[in-house]
Amino acid sequence: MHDNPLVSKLSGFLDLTSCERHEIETWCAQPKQLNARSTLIHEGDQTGATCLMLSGWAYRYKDIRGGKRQIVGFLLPGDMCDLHGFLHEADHSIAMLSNAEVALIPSEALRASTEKEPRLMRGLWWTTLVDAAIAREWILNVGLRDAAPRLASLFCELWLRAHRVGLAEDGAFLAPLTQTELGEALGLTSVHINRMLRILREQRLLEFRGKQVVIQDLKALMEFADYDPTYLQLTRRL
Amino acid sequence: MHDNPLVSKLSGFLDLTSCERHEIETWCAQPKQLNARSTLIHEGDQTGATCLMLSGWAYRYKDIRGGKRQIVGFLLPGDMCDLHGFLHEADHSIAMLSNAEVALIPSEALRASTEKEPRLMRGLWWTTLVDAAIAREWILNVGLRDAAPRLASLFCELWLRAHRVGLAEDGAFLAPLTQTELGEALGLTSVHINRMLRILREQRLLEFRGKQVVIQDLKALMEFADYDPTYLQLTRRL
DNA sequence: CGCTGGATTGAATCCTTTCAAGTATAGTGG
DNA sequence: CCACTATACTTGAAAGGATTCAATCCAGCG
Repeated sequence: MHDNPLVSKLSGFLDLTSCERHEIETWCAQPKQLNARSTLIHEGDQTGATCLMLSGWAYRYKDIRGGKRQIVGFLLPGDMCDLHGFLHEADHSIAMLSNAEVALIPSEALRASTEKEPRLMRGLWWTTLVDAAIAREWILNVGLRDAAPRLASLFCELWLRAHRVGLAEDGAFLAPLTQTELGEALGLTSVHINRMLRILREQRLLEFRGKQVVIQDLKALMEFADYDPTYLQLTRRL
Repeated sequence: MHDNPLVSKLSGFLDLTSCERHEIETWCAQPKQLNARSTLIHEGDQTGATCLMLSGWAYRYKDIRGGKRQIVGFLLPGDMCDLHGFLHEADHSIAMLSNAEVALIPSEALRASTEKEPRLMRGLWWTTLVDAAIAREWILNVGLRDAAPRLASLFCELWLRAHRVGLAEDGAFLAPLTQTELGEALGLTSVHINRMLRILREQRLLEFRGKQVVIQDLKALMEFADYDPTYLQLTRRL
């Protein structure tokens, strides 16, 4: 496991040359420090940079008329905040869930690096494909699972993703989320999240208290949620 | 507008050189003919090829325990069926909604072309970003819109996407979908879709009869749905 | 020590589903 | 040309899961 989280994530897809690693490390030389709850990108922004999470958690969200909003994804270390600079206008906002370090990669630097190192471009493209696959799994989750398995499913994903970047030991990890945010991510109210958490607790599947997630029985939780992690592409190709 | 739908789609992002266009046209030389309802990719498949829709409509779906399934996206001409061959195992299935022509691009050919033409790789990467953005919008749609605006929202998207590839005139286009499939895409039952279609019809927003969609008042429909098309990245970047 | 944001619980309401039945439409074969 | 069948669409009534509204509890913090 390399100390740069993007490098370790990409190694699930290909082996980076030292040259390619060097490009990534150059991007990360001067990370920006962000506080919990600060917003990095606002819907509608035209940013000239792509960002990469180095530490901390963040989330993507979209606002809607009437003050409601939907969280459409979580960002963990190694995830790209997004490839705006590529897109002409941000279609969603990004905010921090915890204090975080973020590398800001100017569009031009990204373009230069990736045209110089096509394998690196393929690798980043691959991460975008995985991001899309995660989003599709969320559609399924919100679209047709009942509240309790829906919530269980999200925790399965978060555990696996946190585990991949070395942030989860056994069944325990820190998820800097409130019940309201869980609701906003799952299309449920915080009241209902609270009730579903009680059910998972009573079934001895999972505890979530004070940001600390303890999965007591991962196998049973995945069974309960009817969860299939294929979409995360965690196993090494080849 | 070029006759190859991927070429015209990519021209929303960059101007292709004749060389780049040639690569795409080579991929499309011998399209496969598929019948409505046939399945192109099954969840779990390990395909060595990426596919590209040349004509017809298709959809991506995921099965779940209990015989239910969720449609997680529609594919129109110019859309890539997916970049499996890149991913080691398909996390969802793809089936045709109508008779269709699909170009199958062997992974090695795709790799060779894109490493030879980095701008083309950037272009395809961009389409993946748009696909991810569409999936995120679906999360919002299913997660927090009520049934009627949710349905309206989907029709707005389909109209814009069909229009982009020259398949929609004025407010009318052909959407080869059943009410059951609309329900599977939106996380609703076909019974409820039926009732919501009646509401849209009564409000003089949209008619959907026999696969034919007639949007009577697009502006009002978008307003009704609280729809914002930014995520489709339809306007030319620079 | 009072304040604030988050968590918890109860009760009534509501949107969507489920179950059920009936209608329409298209394709098939006699 | 018309039964016959299959699939899709339509509508009603009852049931159910999640929301809404409201109140209380709790921990961290200035």
